Amino acid sequence: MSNLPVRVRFAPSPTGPLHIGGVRTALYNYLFAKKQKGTMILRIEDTDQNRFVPGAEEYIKEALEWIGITLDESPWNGGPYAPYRQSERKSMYMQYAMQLVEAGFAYYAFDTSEELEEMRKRLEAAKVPDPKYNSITRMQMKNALTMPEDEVKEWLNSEKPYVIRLKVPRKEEIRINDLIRGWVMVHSSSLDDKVLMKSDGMPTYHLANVVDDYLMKISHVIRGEEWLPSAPIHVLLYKYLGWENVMPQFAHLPLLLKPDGNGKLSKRDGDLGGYPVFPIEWNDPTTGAKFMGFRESGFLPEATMNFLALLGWNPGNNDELFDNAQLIELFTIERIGKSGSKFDIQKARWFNQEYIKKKSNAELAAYIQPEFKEYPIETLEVICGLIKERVTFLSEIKKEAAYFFNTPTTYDQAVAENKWNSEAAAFIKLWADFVFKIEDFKAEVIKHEMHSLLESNGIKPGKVMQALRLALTGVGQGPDLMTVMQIIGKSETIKRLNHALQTLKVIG
RNA sequence: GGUCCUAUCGUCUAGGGGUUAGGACAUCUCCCUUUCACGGAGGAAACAGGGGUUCAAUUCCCCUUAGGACUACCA
Repeated sequence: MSNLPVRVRFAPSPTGPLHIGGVRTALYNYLFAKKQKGTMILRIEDTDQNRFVPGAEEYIKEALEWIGITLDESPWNGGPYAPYRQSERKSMYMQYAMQLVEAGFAYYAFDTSEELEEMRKRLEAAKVPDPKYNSITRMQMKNALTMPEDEVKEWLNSEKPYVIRLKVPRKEEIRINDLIRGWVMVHSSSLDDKVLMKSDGMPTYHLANVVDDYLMKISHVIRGEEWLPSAPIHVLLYKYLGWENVMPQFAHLPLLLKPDGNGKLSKRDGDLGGYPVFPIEWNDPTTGAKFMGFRESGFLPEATMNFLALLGWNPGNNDELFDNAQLIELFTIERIGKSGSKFDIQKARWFNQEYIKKKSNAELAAYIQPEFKEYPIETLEVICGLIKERVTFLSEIKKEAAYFFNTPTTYDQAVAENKWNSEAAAFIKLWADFVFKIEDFKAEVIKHEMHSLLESNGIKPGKVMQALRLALTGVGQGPDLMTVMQIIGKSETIKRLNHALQTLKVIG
């Protein structure tokens, strides 16, 4: 069993945008597959026709591509076990359900939803602690176990709807060996007779999942912790279908939790906190609602991957910065934590900052080039080198770069009020005339000249530098001013100084 | 309510029968500096509670508490 080739799958359901927690599940599957030289499969679990959301499947594809999770087999690349959409595999499930019925492990049930509801109410009224369709209550319901054989046959031959339910044993200890949690024991009496085949002819998750994992020769099922309670059902199915010896190993991942307060991370949290909880932007086709994505918020895919990988897993030392190849090299299921992780966007921001700093000036220049086409790439590179240490997001680079090319049209109100006084204005006027005379317009020269001018006028640098910055860039902070002047050039410097002198009112 | 899972600084976590309980993010102080950052130095900050087991428990066991998941003809 353990010598089987490693084949893992990520099996999302296209009912909306892929949550960032889902991306992490995909990532762990991917890292494990790559580490074990195995196969990473993506299967679309679209057995619920009512929950189909247009664009959701495309979204999954795009999100995984963006973050850098590559798929060996998928609906889009195909593979030896195609098709990879459960809706396209519809015809494959009934035979296995029939196999279970014939072996006495499943049975037909004919109850209407009203009758089911009635049963629930009755059990609740009787104060049954755990009302469900199970080994006891099934005998009071309308199914093949309680109805005469010919009546059952008649029903099946008619057009009337029916389902197939799993016949959960009454008293049996079911054990699951989870790779993360160890042995988990559940008694069959706490399980209910899950529907396997729905009345629309589609299988439920439980059947489809087990059948497909078997057919696709999945060796390890790595999925969210929300599946742990139904894992005993799946174990039962493997056993009843006679596949116990090829049952995959399970690893149930801890959940991603809200950053503040309690509960698991949800769609809402992003809106409330002003940060993304989705990999890429999602525009809901039905409600028109828009959800921001990591990508659109300026996160780099490699930073997002690194952040996600460390949320619930670590290599066992104090290192935190890993690229894709290193993550693959280091990844093991044993080092995945057992407890849920609160989602901390601050940490994500830090990762992003680190990755931006790691980028070469050339890469960054290429990124902003479309917006500054008319400028030489060398200049853009210098500018990127100057500002990359001070930003968290790519978008900020564009913003910061802008003032190198555009004379400010507005000036930061607060800075103007605090720093633009008569002394500063007087010096800037003086400096504007002085700049004319500087032959070699280089940062070091400019600095030297400015300091001698300041000194000869008995002015402390701190008194005027902020005002000068405001005049040149329109804002109160930024990289070294002397370098800024060098880059924008002598005539532009003078132009900006004069523009500021004309525009800004002297206060005090 | 029932079943199951979980529990180390505010957060992500390392560790593990005997440690000054380590790191990172965030936070605070100082240094650098023309500003904001970056960088450097330092500070504050944790083993949920109660029982066992043991010479010794934060670590192992049990209980409590807290949090989480599940409890559909959804996945």
